[in-house]
Amino acid sequence: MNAISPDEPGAGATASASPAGAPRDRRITIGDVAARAGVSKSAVSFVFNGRPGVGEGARERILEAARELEWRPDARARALSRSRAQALGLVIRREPELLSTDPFFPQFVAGVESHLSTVGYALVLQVVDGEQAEHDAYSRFAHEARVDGVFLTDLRIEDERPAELAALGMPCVLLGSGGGEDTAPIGLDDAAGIRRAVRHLHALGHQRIAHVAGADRYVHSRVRREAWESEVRRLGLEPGGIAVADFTGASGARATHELLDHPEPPTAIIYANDIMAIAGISAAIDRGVRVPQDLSIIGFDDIPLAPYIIPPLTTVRQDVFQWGSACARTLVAIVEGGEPGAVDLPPVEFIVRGSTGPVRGQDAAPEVGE
Amino acid sequence: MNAISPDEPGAGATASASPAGAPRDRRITIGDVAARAGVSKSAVSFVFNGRPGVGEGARERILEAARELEWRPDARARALSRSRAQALGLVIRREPELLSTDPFFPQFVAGVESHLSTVGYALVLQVVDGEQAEHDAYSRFAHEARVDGVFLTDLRIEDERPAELAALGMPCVLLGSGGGEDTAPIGLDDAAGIRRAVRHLHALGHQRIAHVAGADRYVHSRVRREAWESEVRRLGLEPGGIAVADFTGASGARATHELLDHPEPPTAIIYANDIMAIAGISAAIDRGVRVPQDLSIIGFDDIPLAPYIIPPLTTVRQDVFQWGSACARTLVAIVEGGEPGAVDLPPVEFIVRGSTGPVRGQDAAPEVGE
DNA sequence: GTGAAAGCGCTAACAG
DNA sequence: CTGTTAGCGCTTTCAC
Repeated sequence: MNAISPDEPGAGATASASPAGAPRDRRITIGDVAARAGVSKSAVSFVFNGRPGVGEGARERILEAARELEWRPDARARALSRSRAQALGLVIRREPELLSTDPFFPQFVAGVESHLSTVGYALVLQVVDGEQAEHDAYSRFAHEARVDGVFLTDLRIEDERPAELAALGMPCVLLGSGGGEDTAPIGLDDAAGIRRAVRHLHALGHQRIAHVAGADRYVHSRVRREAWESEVRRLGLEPGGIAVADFTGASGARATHELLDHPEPPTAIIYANDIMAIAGISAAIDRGVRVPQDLSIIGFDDIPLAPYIIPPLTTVRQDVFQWGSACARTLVAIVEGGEPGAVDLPPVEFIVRGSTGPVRGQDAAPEVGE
Repeated sequence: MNAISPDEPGAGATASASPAGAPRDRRITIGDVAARAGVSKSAVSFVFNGRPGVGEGARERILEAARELEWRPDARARALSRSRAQALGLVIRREPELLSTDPFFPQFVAGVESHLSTVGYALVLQVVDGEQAEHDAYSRFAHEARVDGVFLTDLRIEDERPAELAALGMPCVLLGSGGGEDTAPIGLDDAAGIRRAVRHLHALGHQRIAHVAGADRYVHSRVRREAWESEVRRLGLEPGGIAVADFTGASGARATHELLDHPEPPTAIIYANDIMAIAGISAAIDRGVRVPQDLSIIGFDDIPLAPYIIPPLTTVRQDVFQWGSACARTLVAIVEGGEPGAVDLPPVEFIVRGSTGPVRGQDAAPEVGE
């Protein structure tokens, strides 16, 4: 708890009153540790880099000296001499409104951290708001050598970033499905989640299943959309309408009205995220359409609020934390020149709550379950 | 699935195709720029650090050479020689559930970035999940000299972190009200928001106004709670009940039931955040209490989903982005040894939506005890 | 004005 | 196995 316990040797407020031979108010260096342990600097370096060549006795003394002096290798000096920043970068580009509701980003970061903290890497963040700014961010990361590798999120159709990063010599992992030729993405299976959703609705007797897609330029939007369409067709139905939105609540509401304005409106809608789905519920109720009696609604993400919506939201859950952790593991392996190793992500889950129900006035199969 | 690695030594995606005369595959350094511009390294350094002593002609040539070579000072080398990491740290400790719904964190980070990107600082993030981990994170930041200063969030009652950071010689800014003696906190006026909420309810005729507070150990929980209590009393009412929760939806629902189980239940509840308020609406409806007819509900944060809840949530909005930006500005000023300068944050806003309404039977029951 | 040289604290060859 | 030595790329005196 208390880092500055007075009985600890060398625990003067600042690193000034070092009990051992650390002369001044100067920063404690590897030299001080070496001196205190009676060895050379390289011996200390070797121990702290986990390489052989130091006797057990010396090793012990070094570790103890370091502990007493509260010394840790200076990340800056280490970075310089190893030409490695020991840091990874994440550039986030999001519209302001989405930033604060999107459950992805915080969870992903937490997952990334869960691995990075075990290997001593730091995560450098950059939040940008436009294409140019995003580009500059990567460029700076590379030219200033601030990070050793980056995570690439929200992959776009015909995304130029992988090629740009390759040109910069910056290793990266791609998040999500799709991607380039030489860079295999690490992603959860969005499509499987959507297919589950479609089948669930089909089992409830729905014939007109619509989809509110996310912004068109994203690969994950397209993946979800295609999964919806192909699964609907596979079940012998026609797509029940599509509307393109942009992941915000406002756009979800608008898309819902659009779909419901149709002469033959859908009896169920699958949204590309929970925010839009929740706004969709609100929009439906506003126009007198009851959920789930008249309209079934399915979201995507399972935000913590989903169970508390009225009606509670049926949705698809992804384990974003694990995803982040897997990406971090892979990226660290890459920048250290090792073998990435296979990543094994947990499957998406489908969470049935109250926003879906049997289709009303079913002219459909009466054998539908659930 | 995995990702690409430029692991071929020297080849692969390493940046090489230098447009101009950069000799080898080697990293471009200040020396290359100096040579190309026909000046000394120090001249280049001076230009890039905005100090006088370089002629206009030389200056031009240097800038152009750097542009052609796509050179930017190496952050690691610069950090080492200036003993400054040119980076700030943010340690986030949050329960997993809260992480993905809390609108604070992403917005704050975006605000911080909006300033840091203009001054060339990086933001280093650390997400931790316990007291010890949090402590270690700060300790590592300091001992490894990875960052020049840190943001301290979620200030706790009797928080030891300010003292610990001072002992580590790590500058910091405190977020939120309260705080220590030598470190002035930068915060939005939570209390004002709560007072507005209380007055709004009072104007609607509510007499029994309850509060669902956040975890007790946080300063901001206490600030909100005290604001609620004092404002209620100032208006001549008795506090209409309090329940302590922990900012999660589940706890908000539980607290709501607790309050409503009372023999004389409140007619309005003010929650310490939106998540709990939304869960509270759900809990109320579940037990047949209508919102806002039987119970008015007010949240705090104005998450983007708030307008899409049924009924739309009345809440308090803070400009967290500006807050982050102001904190960044202050912290940068501090680590650069300058004068922080006064921060001027926009006032909190009170957003009235559908979850609050006149107390029931107000006009029908004029004989309510005085 | 400009250029040479000495670090910043660490790592990693290389001798001893 | 241990100690010495030269960098990593930049900043910053200090002579010229």
